[in-house]
Amino acid sequence: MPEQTTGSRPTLEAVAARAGVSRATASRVVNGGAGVRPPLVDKVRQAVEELGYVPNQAARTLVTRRNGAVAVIIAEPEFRIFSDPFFEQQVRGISRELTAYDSQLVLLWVEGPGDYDRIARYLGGGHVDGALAFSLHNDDELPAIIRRVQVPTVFGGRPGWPGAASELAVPYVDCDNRGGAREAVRHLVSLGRRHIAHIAGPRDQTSALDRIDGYRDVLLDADPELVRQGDFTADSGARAMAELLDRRPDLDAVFAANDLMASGALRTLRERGRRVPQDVALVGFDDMASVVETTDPALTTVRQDIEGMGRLMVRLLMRVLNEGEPGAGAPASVITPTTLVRRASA
Amino acid sequence: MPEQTTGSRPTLEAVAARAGVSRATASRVVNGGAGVRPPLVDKVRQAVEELGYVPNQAARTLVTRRNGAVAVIIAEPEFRIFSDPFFEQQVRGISRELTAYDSQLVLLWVEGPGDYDRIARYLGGGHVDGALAFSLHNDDELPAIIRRVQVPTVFGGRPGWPGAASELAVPYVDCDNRGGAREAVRHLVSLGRRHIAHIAGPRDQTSALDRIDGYRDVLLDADPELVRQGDFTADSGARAMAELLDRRPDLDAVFAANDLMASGALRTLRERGRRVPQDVALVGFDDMASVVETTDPALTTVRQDIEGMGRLMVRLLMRVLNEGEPGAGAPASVITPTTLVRRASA
DNA sequence: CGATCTTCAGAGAGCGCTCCCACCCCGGCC
DNA sequence: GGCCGGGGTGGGAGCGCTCTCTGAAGATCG
Repeated sequence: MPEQTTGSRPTLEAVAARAGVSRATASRVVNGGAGVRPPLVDKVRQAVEELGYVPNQAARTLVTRRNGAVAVIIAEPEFRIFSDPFFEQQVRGISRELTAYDSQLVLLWVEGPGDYDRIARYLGGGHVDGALAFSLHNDDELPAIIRRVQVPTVFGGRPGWPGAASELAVPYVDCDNRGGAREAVRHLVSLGRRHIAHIAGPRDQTSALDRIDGYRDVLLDADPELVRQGDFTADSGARAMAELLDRRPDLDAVFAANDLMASGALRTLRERGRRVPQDVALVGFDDMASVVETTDPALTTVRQDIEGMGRLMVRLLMRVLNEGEPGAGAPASVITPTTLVRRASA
Repeated sequence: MPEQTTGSRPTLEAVAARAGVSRATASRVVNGGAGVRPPLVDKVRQAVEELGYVPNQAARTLVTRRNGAVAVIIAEPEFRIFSDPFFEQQVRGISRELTAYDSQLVLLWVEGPGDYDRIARYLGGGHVDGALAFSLHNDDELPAIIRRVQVPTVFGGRPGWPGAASELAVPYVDCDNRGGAREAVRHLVSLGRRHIAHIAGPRDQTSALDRIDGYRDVLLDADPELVRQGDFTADSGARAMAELLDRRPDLDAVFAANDLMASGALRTLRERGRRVPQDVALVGFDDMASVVETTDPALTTVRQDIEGMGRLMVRLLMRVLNEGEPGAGAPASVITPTTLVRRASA
């Protein structure tokens, strides 16, 4: 490991000496200056300025046991989807909110199963005050690690196994997938559509499952033939659309579980000579700018505030951190609302 | 700032007591165990295991002045290009290499001019051993900050002003843009093409400038009309291609400064009824998988090892950190080779 | 067989900071 | 005018670790 080359930086001791006060007083000023008389405050401030003093974080952490850093854990398959603007936005939200709390973002990138050891060691090493983790699958090792090293954590997206949040005392932030889906389908119903199909996402993602549930909430007796599954990619959407048209040529509306699949469906619909929205109305989910604005017709979709969810994750984590010990159970998870954005496709 | 809720973790003292040795011996074992007799080593190891001991990084940093963390500074406009797989790959390379050095990646996200204060404070606060920064423009404040706080740094991409690296004693890692461009153009020449156009990138990026230079190296007396400028987006490539065809309908080859612009050019060529590669041969730059494999015909392009460049940045930084004081000037920057990948378009 | 050398373990001094506590000084009170 | 109280300040004890230095062994040699 490397050696710090920056020459010796001034210490609090030096500041105190220059200002003609004790180290304790200098410390008080540096940390806000409460309970120190104005003339002294000024003297210390000036000394800090002149010396270019910056507190040594390690020393501070050693005694306060807080280090002003939060880990963001990203598993490789997820990160690959950075091209999916989803993560970019969420991380941006997290980053922004963290600066408000004067905390830093430490990126923990999980490449494979072997990496979990490293992650566990890091999390357990007290390098960070807390952790933010994303959309876990059932078999993920992370929950076990989190329980073991007891690091305060907030999940992004509802974890994929029942009772996870309460069991682990780990809250999560997710958007109202089910409610959003309901709104999308109700909108199609209100348009007078009678045979509304659904292109669902992968079964191991709670967001996809919740969206199916929302669809079913509205269409209690929907023909199972009207639901096909994709994997959130455009191609899978195109394939699913083709199958749907083969099985139920009479369908007059489609709710796709994300925008990418909706764009694929749109392609198929055009190839098959169906006009959108006249013959088939189409609604997506996510309001992903790069997709939604480039389709023709522009896509009606369900918007979720992704950056806001990132910020919320941070705020929730900070609350966990501040409540601390008092036997406080898991703070409630947060479900953010969605809004239907009407464009040309439905 | 938050409070650490994890209960008190075992200290080295506790490990030493349990193993029946002194704190010093326990420390030696934890740090590799050199110079300690095997039976004692085992005893300490066992104690560590039983207690679940993890060294307190803050305490360690306090005395060693090394903290095993490196900042990656990403400015907003660049990060927006996370959708551009370029950054994803580079950050992945950095992340991978850092784990090899047992260092962590701290993401510093610059949102605007005001943020530089925060960055400077952080960098100056000794939170990280060094920093990695990307493709700076002339007016960037970062170099000034780096000089002021004296944090060891490595740039990704050649900085945009002359002598920057040597002035700042900051090395950089870049690919051989000029050589790669030369190879691309030579390839077109070897195909018997006589009127080879170039779609250049923005003038404020050194990579774009170097690629023009490479083009001119080969075609010393190229008609200026054969060079148009884009901004690295597909649309700009399409526009530039249209202008080129208007001005020089006789052109029979195009070298685009990146794959995205090449894909745009391809679109225009098809619209204008030019066959690729029969009528017009086309070469891109970057070998960006998502573009290169989806174009029709598949794109011949110049590959750069982006992940490798990320890793190289880390290795260079580690070298800077380890050399340390001995009046060592800036370590030499590294230019990585490029390779021409022949596909169908040229 | 004693003197010198070589290991290897332990004692102890900090690293730079925060925070508890003792102390001082001054105003207000009896 | 002595006493109490409280705001302000300084002293000093650590936080958990590394690392130098000392010293006790055992190994080697004349």
